[in-house]
Formats: sequence, structure tokens, C-alpha cells
Amino acid sequence: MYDHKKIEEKWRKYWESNQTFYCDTHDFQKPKFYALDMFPFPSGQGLHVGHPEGYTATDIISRMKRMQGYNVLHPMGWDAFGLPAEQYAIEHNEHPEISTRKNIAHFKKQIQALGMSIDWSKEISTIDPDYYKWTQWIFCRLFEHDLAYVADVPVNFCPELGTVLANEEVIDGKSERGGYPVIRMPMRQWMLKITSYADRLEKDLEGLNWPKSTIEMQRNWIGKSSGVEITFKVKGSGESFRVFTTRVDTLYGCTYCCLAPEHPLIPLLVGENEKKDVLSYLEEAKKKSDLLRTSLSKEKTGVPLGAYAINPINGKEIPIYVADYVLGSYGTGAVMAVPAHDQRDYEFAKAHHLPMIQVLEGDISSAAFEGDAPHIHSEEANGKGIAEAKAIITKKLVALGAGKEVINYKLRDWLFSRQRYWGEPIPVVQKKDGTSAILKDDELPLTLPELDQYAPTKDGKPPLSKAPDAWLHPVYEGEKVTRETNTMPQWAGSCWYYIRYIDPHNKNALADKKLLDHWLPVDLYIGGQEHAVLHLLYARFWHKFLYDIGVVSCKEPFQRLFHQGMILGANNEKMSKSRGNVVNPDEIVETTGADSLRLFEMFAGPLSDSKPWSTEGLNGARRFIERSFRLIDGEEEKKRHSHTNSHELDYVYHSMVKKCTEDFESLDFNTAISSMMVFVNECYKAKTLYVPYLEGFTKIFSCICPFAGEEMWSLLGHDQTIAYETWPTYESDALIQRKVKIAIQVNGKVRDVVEVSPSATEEEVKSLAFQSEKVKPYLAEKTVRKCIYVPGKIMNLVVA
RNA sequence: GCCUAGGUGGCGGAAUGGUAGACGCAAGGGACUUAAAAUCCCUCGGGGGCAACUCCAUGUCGGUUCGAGUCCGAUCCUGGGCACCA
Repeated sequence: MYDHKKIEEKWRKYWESNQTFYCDTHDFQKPKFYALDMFPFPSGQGLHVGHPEGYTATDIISRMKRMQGYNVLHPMGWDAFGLPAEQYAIEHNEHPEISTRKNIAHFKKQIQALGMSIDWSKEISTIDPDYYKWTQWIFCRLFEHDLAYVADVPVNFCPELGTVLANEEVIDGKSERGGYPVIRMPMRQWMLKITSYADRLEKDLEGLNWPKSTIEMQRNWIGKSSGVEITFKVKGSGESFRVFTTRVDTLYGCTYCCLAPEHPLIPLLVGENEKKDVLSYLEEAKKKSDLLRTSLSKEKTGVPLGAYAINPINGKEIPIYVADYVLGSYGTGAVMAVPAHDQRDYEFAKAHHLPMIQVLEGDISSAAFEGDAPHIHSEEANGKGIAEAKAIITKKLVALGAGKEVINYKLRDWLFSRQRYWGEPIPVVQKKDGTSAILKDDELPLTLPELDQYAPTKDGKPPLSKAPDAWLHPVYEGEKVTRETNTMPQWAGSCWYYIRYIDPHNKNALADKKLLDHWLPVDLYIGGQEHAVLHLLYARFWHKFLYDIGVVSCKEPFQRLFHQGMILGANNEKMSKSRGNVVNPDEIVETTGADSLRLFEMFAGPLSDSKPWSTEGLNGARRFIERSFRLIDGEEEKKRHSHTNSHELDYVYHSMVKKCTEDFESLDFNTAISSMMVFVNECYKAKTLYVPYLEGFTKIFSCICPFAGEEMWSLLGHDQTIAYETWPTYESDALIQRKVKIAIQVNGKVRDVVEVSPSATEEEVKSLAFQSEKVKPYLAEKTVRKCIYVPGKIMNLVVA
């Protein structure tokens, strides 16, 4: 009798009471396998029914790899800093340290209830000073290498609340809480120079076993584009400005230029008559958040600056405008406008009645022509296509000293500081002379001070600015200094946790170099696609930096990446409290069992697809477990035999082993499970059951359903755990079928199916086909023009 | 608008260019049972036909091929991401 509660409790206790269970042995003789989950943020809601999906997948692979003789590292930890933890603490009026620890304990218990083969001796948490000591250490190294700097950058500031808000706390320009207006305001921030790594981050995407779409997203995010930077002189002043263009070939068609509202030259160049209009336009632009500025679709606004630029290619004077469709943060913050061949410029020119000069043949009566065509009105480039014209004009600009080829990136530097309490303190002090200095390594970790008031306060200053004087004003090299009061973002801790898992208790380094060289890179990383750019790009950036300073020896952290889909509600919508379709995993474990939950989530569909929750499907999974269980513990037990005499069972068993071995590797669990179901169905039909087949099945089964698997293994008479048994192998001979069915087609339509031996010749099959009563009518009074025979599959007779 | 992944029974989904619908769920029938549940077995895309059988079917329209869910070209729809990127 399958009693999930009894069985799961029994084996949970067995694993938990044995501290070395699933611990990797640092055995360098064995091949290694590092299976990593995106570690969870331990929210107050507890585990979601979506969490087990990815975790089960890495768990199945880990269990299979152990059986295949690998030394497996399969750890788990907690991404426990950050805004949501802080807000949860504020809401529950409990210090984040306390509430977060509680949530972690809850999460851990829930994950353990799911039977994950996790090495808990490697457990880490980003909020442990022993851990964030090394997060701070990495920051210090970045600082030393000029990759961390301070800048004034615009943030979302809400004057009413007096705090800086995260993007997700701002909705339509209003604060999420209270609905107060939010403005973009420059504030002193720590930045990390990820742009220095843009080129390598782009290049090294090549060769990663990652989903194509994720690689594409990172490529687009980095946004490499090559073009030309052109210098435009301003008429009647010594000033000049640069624009970046990917379409230098259209330079003869440039009829005006636009500066972003942030452009530093505006105050210097603005004409007396235009001053009022320009200033009020700048004021308006400031009020617009990036979101607002970019969502004002179609309508292109802007005002004339009252200054003129000289087109370096032909000396023509063209007006300069200020327009907020030009972004200060990309390129040079200025563009040359070619309305005939750029749609945005086209719309702006129409709205402001600016001239157009067509420089490529094509129709521009209703929209800009952006395709390739021979150039016109372009002097030396006339008659040439885009590529050739680019080369010609670039050459001329370079000769004139007015242009150079450059590579531009969309990627911006990483805003690394937060005006929050619940994050790693930035290990920096401000000296009296205004310079910043990092703490010495032996002063790390710089721990968070105890604060009564950790909530953001109305003056907009970080909570740490209210820390006790002893913390805030330490003595540094004999001088009384002020500590940095910003903290790090949640991304910081999650940038390198996969490194710490390898050697989590090391006091002298992030991790032992020899161990890092052994375990890295991560062999399989599973997590949601929502991290396709931010986390996965930041972590790659840090990893490359650590590579440069000799901490790690491989260039990329995650060799293979996979995104699991979402578990949707039964109504096919995203699970959420407000939709009332949330399923609680604790309840499922209680009523139906962790094994059923694991099996259901793996069988419901491809791992990467979103799939709806289904209570019927869960019951179906449970039925399969019971059915498998009864093969070993029930009436079917009597059929057990030490030899096999069923060819069908041989075939089905070995097919299953082959299918599971291959499909587990490619994470196609749904089809692997279906082959296991076929095997079990065949067992019920079989007269005898061959014991080694039952054992082989149980080994594979135990990867998906570890509790039931262990129990079945012991019912088969073993007193050792199944976890370190040897993975079953298949015999190719058993996969050769004695009879195969050949579909006989006439002109592509199936008319009969004949059974032959797999080695049957074309002539043999053809003669069977001609004898077939079902085929004959279609051949009557026709000639066979052609015969296509695919052994083991079909024969197609083409007649006319 | 751009990028990206998809559209297959009542449902979740299978299918190296080779018999579309594996496997599961739901449904129906049968066996067992005093009965129910559980279990085991069978049926199960649609139309037509008593039946043998036959026609239609993988969003839509074309194309390539002996043969297309699969490849190519259009087109419609859905999900995810990005969004004035010069």
C-alpha cells in the first residue's frame, strides 16, 4: 500500500539524520557536475508552487549524475537582502534581520519537504556577514580597478514621501503608495563601469549553451552598433558637438540637428530670442520620467535653439533644435537629422515644416525611405548603395578631421547604490578632502549597524545616515571620516553566490582556488526568464572581473542555462492572490505527496513551457506512482522472476532506459515519463516480471520521485539507499524489433499496413503490397511510375 | 513599431520530411463488489455509412516534395520581452 505520508516522513528523516547525505566529497578523481538553481528570495508568502518546478529539474539531473558516477554539487541558499524584505519587515513591524531569518527557516523546511537532494552543508545566505564580507571585498577590488565611481544620476524622487523610489514603485509618474507625484532628480550615486566589459560580454555569448532568445536579449541589451561619430561646428562660436550615426551615407541629406534636453551645450548656444521657449521646454522635459518621455508616441516635440551648425561634408548651415526624442543617455546625446531617410526625423520635420533632401532613390511621399538604393545628391557617393556610400563618405570625413569610426553600446553603467537600510553597506569612507577611500580587507565585513528607524525617512537621506556616531564617523588612518550611507542593491549578493557555494566556510578567500578550478563553470543553471538580462548580465560582468584579477580561471560562469516556464493557475492565468488561483505546495505535499507534485510538474508539459495547474493532472501523477508501487508491493509481486521471457517487455524496458537517459539529459522530462508509463503498462500485461528490470525502473523513477523510489528499492530487498546505485544501461540488441509495420501508400495516401521483418527488402515489401486486397483497387489499370521505400517506415507507390 | 517564442482532439501535450494525435487527464462502456470507492480491461479528432470502408482534419492562403504539423513565401492571431537606440 502506497502511503505517501508515512513514506515521505520516513525518508525525510533518514536523509536529515545523515549529515553527509548528498554532500559532495571533493573527490577530484570523479568527473564533476555542478547543478545550480537560481536561489530564492525568501518572501513572507513562503514557497510558491512554481518554485519546485525548476528545483525538481536540477534535482533529477543531480540524482542521475550521481548514479552515473559524477561528483555532484547541488546547493541551495537565500537571496535575502533587498527592498521586498525591507518592506515586509516594515509592514510587520519586525526588524528585517528577524523576519528574514524566519522566512528562511520556513523556506528551508518547505524545500526539504520536497525531497530535494541538496547539500545543506553548503547553505549560504547573502545577509550573513561571513558572506557579504566577500561581496564587499569584490566591491573594493572593483574600486581599485576604477570600475566603481560616484556620479550624479537621475533617480525617481517623491517629494511628498521624501524618498527615492524603485521603478516598480512608480506607476504613471505617481508613487505606488499614496499616489504622489514623482520627479526625476539627480542624486549622488555609486556606479559600476559595466560598459568597460560591453565588448567581452557581447563576444563571449558565443559558445554558451543558453536559450537562443536569451542570448539575443542580452545582445540587444548590450546593443553594439558600429557607425561614425561626426563633429559639427557651431556657426559663429568656437563650440562644436558630436553626433553618432549608423547611416553616415545619408549625411548630404541632413537638414537639421537635434540636441537632447540634457546636452551641456544648450545653455551656451541658446539664442536671446529663443531663451524663454528653450528654458520652458527644458523644464517640461525634466518633469517627464523616462517612461513618460518615451511613451508619448508619435508626437515629436522640440524647439529651435537659435543656433546653426555647419555640415562638415558640404559646409551647409543647418538649424539646431532641442528635442526630447533624443536621449541624453545614448550615443553623444545629439543626432543629425535626415528626415527623408529616418522615420522619426521625418515626423519631426513634417511637424516643424523643416526641409527634406532626398539622397537615396525611393518614395518619400508618405514616409521616410529607409531601404537600400542608389544615392543621389551626394556628390562622390552618387549611384552607390548604402555600404559603398558609407565607406566613401567616412573616408572623406576622416580626411577632413570631422569624423571617426566608433562602436557604440546601448548598455549603460550599473547604478549600484540604494538609499535603503536592508543591503550590504558599501565599504567606503569619505575623507575631509572629499575623496573616497575603501576599507582595508581586515576591516571587512563592515556590518550593518543596529537601527531603531530603518524605514526610509522624509528627508530623502539614506537610513544609515542616522546610524550611531561611532559607526558613522570612524577613525580612518588617524582621521575622523564619514562612512558611505548608501547600501548595495539586491543584485550584488546574487552576482557571485555560485562561487561561494563551492567553499562556503572559507575564512581567507571567496573560495579556495583549487576548488574553484575544479567546480567551475556551473554545468547547469535553471531559473526564470525574467532574469535574462539583469541578473545574468551582472553576474557575467563580475565573473569576468574576477577572472581578470585571477580569482577564477574560466571566462564564463554558467555553461548551460535553462529557463523553466511558469506554473499558471488552473484557469490558465498567472497565479496571484487577487485572481484567487494560488495553489499552496504545503497542502499538496500534505494531501497528495511531494512525489506526486514533482511528477506532475515534470509531466505536465515541456519544462520551458508555461503550463496550467491541474488537480486532475496531479491525481493522475499520483495514480502512476501507486501503479508503479504496486508492481513491487502488491499482487504483481507474484509475477517476479529471475529470468525474462517476454520480448515485448525486453523491448519496452530497454527503450525506456534509452529514452530516459537521453531525455533527462536534454531536460525533456515529459516524454521520458511517458516512456516509463509505457513500461509500467507493459508490466501489467506481462506474465512474468524480470527483477533487474524492476530495479532499473526504480532507479530512474527515484530521480523524479525520490521518496517512493527509496521505499520501492528497500521493498526490492536492498538495505542501502538507492541514491548512489549505478545508472541502468540499455542493450541495443533488445531495441531491434522482430516485426515492423510498413505503411503502404499509393500516391502519398496510406492504403494498407503490412508486417515484415526489419531486414525485408524492397522487393519483398513490394510483392506484399501488390498482394494486398486493400491496395489492389488503387493500382488497377495504372502503371507504377516510381516506388519509394523507407525501411521500417513506409513504401510509397506513385501511379498514374 | 521592433525582437522573440508559439498556434495540433473536450483538456495538458507526442511526432530525425515518412501511418498525425504517443503518454496522461476528462468522458463513456465492461469486469470485480450487496453497493460505492479503488483497481483492472476496452472505446474515445470530425463528417458520412448497417458495415467493409470512405472523405475531411495540425490558425489561413500559396509553394517545394513521391510524401509537409515539420521546409520555403505570404497572412492572421496569441504569449513573452524591449521600446523614440540615431
